[in-house]
Amino acid sequence: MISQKAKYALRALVSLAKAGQGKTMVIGEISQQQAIPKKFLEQILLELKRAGFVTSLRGRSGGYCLLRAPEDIRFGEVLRLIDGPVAPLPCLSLIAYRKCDDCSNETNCEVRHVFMRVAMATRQVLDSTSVADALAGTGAEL
Amino acid sequence: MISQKAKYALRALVSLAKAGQGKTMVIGEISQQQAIPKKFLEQILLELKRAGFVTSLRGRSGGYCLLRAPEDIRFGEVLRLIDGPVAPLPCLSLIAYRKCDDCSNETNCEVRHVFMRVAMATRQVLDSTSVADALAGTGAEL
DNA sequence: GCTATACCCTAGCGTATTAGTAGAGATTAA
DNA sequence: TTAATCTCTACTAATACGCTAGGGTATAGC
Repeated sequence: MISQKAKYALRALVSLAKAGQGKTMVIGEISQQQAIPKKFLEQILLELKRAGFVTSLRGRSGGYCLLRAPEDIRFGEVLRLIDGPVAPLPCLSLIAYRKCDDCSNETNCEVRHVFMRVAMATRQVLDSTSVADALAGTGAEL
Repeated sequence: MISQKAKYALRALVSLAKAGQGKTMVIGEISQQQAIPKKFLEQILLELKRAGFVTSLRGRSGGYCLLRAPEDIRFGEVLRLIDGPVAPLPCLSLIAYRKCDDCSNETNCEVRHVFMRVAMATRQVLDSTSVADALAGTGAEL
């Protein structure tokens, strides 16, 4: 299960992409449109900003807008930012590899072999599907 | 990420399958072989027993052994038993569907569409790979 | 029978994570 | 000046995770 926060982040990006590139939305709009608690969304958008997905304008007629093109924002990137590794086991993570304490010889760990295939399958989807694909309902269709 | 407990459960089943069908192992053996805390493993084996994956003999020369054939124990089944739904979103779970609070029209939820594909990809692996496959290093190979 | 060795069962516990809330501050347009 | 906006830090209640503790119950072998 992905976290609620990651889901909110993706929805927020979808909202911004729908608005059109360069168009800004205020937090309140996104929050209402997507039924996301406003103060929580604030934090999420800040994280997305720090990571370079969106940018913001402060003050009276401020708001958020996409910084990167919707075609260039992959679901996998957002998930890794918000939830951390996508991998089902620490010993299979690209961004945060960690040896399993209870695994002596990793190369012939049966469990790892199976989840390696799970990891590849999910990455295949998450790292090839962009926000633009999601809007179009397409993207690396099987 | 799958839980440590689920990983232990799978490893325990792999150990029992390696021992051979009908062969019993005591908790201590499995615990040592797989570096699983013994008391924790007790609980896990008990759950696996209640779910019908293994059976046990009590008393002096007791132990656990597989009840179902290794070919018939899919990774997905074990994961669902120990960790709950395999799906990345509650609204995509087969065993515990729940509508997302923040989702008005599920059928055109962009996020859901993408994760539907993730769900199908992971199920494809988890529900087609058995403990026997894991031991053989094969099983629904791509 | 007795006892040692297994499995069976329930409860609890420390830590971390999740899903937010709260509230003050900084910036800018009108 | 002020009202609307983003920025930042801190806190919190609830839950889950990864165990540990300590009994209880059955059975084989002496």
